[in-house]
Amino acid sequence: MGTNVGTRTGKGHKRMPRAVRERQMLDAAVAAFARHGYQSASMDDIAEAAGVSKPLVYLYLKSKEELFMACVRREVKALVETVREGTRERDIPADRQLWNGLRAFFTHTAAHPDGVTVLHRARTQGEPFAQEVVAMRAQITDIVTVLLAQAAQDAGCDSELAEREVSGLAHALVGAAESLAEWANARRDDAPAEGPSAKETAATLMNFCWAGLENLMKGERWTPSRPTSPTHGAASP
Amino acid sequence: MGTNVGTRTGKGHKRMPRAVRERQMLDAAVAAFARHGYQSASMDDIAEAAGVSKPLVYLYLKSKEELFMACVRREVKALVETVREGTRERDIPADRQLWNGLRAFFTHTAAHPDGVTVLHRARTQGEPFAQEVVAMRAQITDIVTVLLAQAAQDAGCDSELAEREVSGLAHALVGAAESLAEWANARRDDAPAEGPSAKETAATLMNFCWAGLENLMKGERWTPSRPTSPTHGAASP
Amino acid sequence: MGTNVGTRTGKGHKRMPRAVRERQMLDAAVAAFARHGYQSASMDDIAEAAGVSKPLVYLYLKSKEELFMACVRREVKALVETVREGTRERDIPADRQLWNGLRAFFTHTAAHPDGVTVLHRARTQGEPFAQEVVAMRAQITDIVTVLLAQAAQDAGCDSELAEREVSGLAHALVGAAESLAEWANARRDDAPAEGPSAKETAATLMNFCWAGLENLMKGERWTPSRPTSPTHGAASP
Amino acid sequence: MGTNVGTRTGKGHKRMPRAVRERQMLDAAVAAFARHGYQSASMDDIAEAAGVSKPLVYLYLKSKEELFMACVRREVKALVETVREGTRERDIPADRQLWNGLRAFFTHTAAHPDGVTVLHRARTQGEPFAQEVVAMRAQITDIVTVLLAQAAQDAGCDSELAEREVSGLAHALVGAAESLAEWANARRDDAPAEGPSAKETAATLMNFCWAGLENLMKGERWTPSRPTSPTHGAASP
DNA sequence: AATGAATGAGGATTCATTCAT
DNA sequence: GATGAATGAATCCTCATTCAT
Repeated sequence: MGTNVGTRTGKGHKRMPRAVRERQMLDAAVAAFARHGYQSASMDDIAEAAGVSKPLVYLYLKSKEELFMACVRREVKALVETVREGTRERDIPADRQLWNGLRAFFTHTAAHPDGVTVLHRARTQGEPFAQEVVAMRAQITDIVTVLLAQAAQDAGCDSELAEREVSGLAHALVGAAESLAEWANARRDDAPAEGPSAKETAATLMNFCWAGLENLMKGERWTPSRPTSPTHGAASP
Repeated sequence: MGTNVGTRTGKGHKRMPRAVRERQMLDAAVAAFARHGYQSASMDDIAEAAGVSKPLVYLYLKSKEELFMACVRREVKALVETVREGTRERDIPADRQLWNGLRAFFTHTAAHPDGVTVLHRARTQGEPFAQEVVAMRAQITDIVTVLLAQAAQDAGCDSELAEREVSGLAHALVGAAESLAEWANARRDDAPAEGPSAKETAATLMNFCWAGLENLMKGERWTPSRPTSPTHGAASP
Repeated sequence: MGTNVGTRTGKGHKRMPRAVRERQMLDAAVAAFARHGYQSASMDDIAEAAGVSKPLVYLYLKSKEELFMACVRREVKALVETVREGTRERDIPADRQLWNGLRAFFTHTAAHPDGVTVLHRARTQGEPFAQEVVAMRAQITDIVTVLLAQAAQDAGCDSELAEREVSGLAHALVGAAESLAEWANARRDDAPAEGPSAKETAATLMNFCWAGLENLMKGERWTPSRPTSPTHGAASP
Repeated sequence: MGTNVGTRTGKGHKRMPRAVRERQMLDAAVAAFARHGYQSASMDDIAEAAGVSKPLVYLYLKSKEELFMACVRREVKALVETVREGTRERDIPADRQLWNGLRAFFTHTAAHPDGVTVLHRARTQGEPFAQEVVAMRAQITDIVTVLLAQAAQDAGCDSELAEREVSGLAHALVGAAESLAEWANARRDDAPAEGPSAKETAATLMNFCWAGLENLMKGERWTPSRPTSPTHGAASP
């Protein structure tokens, strides 16, 4: 925990174009922030991990705050683009689109666990950062909302599905997805071989929610007052 | 802002039984950790908020780490007990039991936002703390698992529902619940009057998942290979 | 210039009442700021010179800025009080009063060269500090202004001496006094034994200015257009 | 703000003769040192203000210390030359010569406020720099001393005026002049239109001191032991 | 039972200065 | 002649932690 002298992996000022160095710094920073959190990650450690001296980090990224922000923005952008890419196909059934999107999402989160963790941490790090994640969530929620609307239309019964309700559901789904991604990653950390694949995780979530969503589309709701539960699906003639 | 400090009896050298002082400290600490995070909350601030001097905090709680751990344990215990209490009634349909449990859960999270935040933060604070939250999750997941098993039994079709799968679903549900709780609390912070009640939040979650769970109980799964989606539930007679 | 470990004059946390420690710190700070200037004096050095650890300095004095401000204020107060004390006697001729004030001033500046230097430095250290010195100057200038007015009255010819002009002269006198004080102190630093005494310095200044002031009181001015100079005093009957 | 940077020819790799570049750097440096002080002015800022890159500054001026020294020397030279020029006329009365010198002095200080400020700052910046200003003062003091001697001779009464005393008076006068220059410049900064002209400032100083100096030439001194004051000049026949 | 006094260790940030091109 | 890339060394400041009372 004390000295940070000897490690020196091959440093000693290798000249490199600014863009490259900047990427290295962001990589190191994302890793550090993911592992230790915003407060605990030290600029010393980040600089050393990036293979540069601290002043260079400050020269390029201004301050710890801006460095963190740069990380957050990079990861936000990457994740959103991935999901957008995954749901580009528009003329297939909504559930297939959702399925594609979820697979893209879980593939990305599996491939970039540190990035995901950084986004997660950003949410509890005060206005400027949380704001960024809120904006990201809004973007993804929008994508999902469109999908749900399309599903409702496909189902023919766009009757009374209030826009606000759709948005709420979209939130729930996104939240669940984030939650699952974390869970899946944690699993993988504990037992790398055994962790669920992106496909499996996506399937779990689809199974978990699609039937419920469909029912809601049809105007069927679960309420505490219904007599018993396990038969309602068939009981409606 | 939901302060839970106010006990402040007048400070000075007011002699007080250890238990009381300790509670004051934990209250102050939970509030501080919730608001600023583990790293940023300072022992100075906590001591001052608790109305005692720093050395006393150290005398009773040993170190910042142990103080945080004490907070986490207290909040874990409270939350688990609440949920257990909520699902004590055993001879009613499983969905009603789940409904009761969720209501208890969301009521508690609404009443103790700082406690919830602390638990949330603990998850990213390194092994000893994260471990505690994992254990809590396991306890709650167990409760849910039992419920799901009972539901399957009630439905008569306990066919092929692998224990591992049930556990996965329970995890998904718990994750979704946590996610929703956060969302609901955030809402309440932004627009106190308008935030959803615990009942509404619980209903949202039931709507979101119950139909899906039921289908799974019956062995029906969503798969990417099915022809189209919106009609499968009712269309297959 | 580098390590600041070994010196340790007898430190090792001796318990002392806050007031005492605070005074020690201010003493050390005044010395350091005088010797190296605001920017260059390091908190490390000041703390070590005061025989305490840096955190204690911060605990008591908040920041480098506030520490400097505390020094400035202390020295301002001391100097102003000294001058006020020196000119307390009111029913003696104005020149005697001025003489007394100047002696008090030069005695003080000779006894507290560091304090004087700090005040001098404060003037170039940005608004908050310069302001403080400006205020001090105003206080002293006021004292002098009153004296000059009294002198004019004593002389019977209070004719056309505009208030603004008196104030200008007072400024010039105060400026000259400051300048002389510095010069005297510098002398003393170079050749301690030989430096002028406070009395001598005060006499020099009186000689330098009193005749001129007197003439001004009488409405006689030096102007570039007068034919020759050395005889004007007697030549105008 | 009195910028004197504007030369900026377009930056880039504009090849320029060394002398020109050096002048630009010195201009920028003088402005920076005047505004922020030796410690706080950063080489980055100076280089940028000069429109060159930092390494070039180092190539030409070696180090911050030498850069500052170069500034000081340049400003010293300019000021001394100005005063020397102002007092070149030798066969006019001494007071006229002094008057001319003061006018030159105050004109210069009004025209080059940054230079003056740099000299002022140099006095508190440690031996090598302070030394330079002391030397300058000595040169100017010498000029004044010669003038005073001439005045004494003119007055016919070169009786007992010790050389040391003349030197002391010269110092006082130079100090007063510096002080007034600063005061005048500060005035001009606060209310540009209203600040005193160089002529006015010079007149103020002449009024302030000439009568006193004349008396001293004549061997008349102010002493604390004289009975009363306001009438001594004329009353003692 | 409770605290005022004190500190070691480290963290963010900046600066003067130098290579390699 | 001129610079983009890079760094060692300090500086201000904070914090968890402990004595002596």
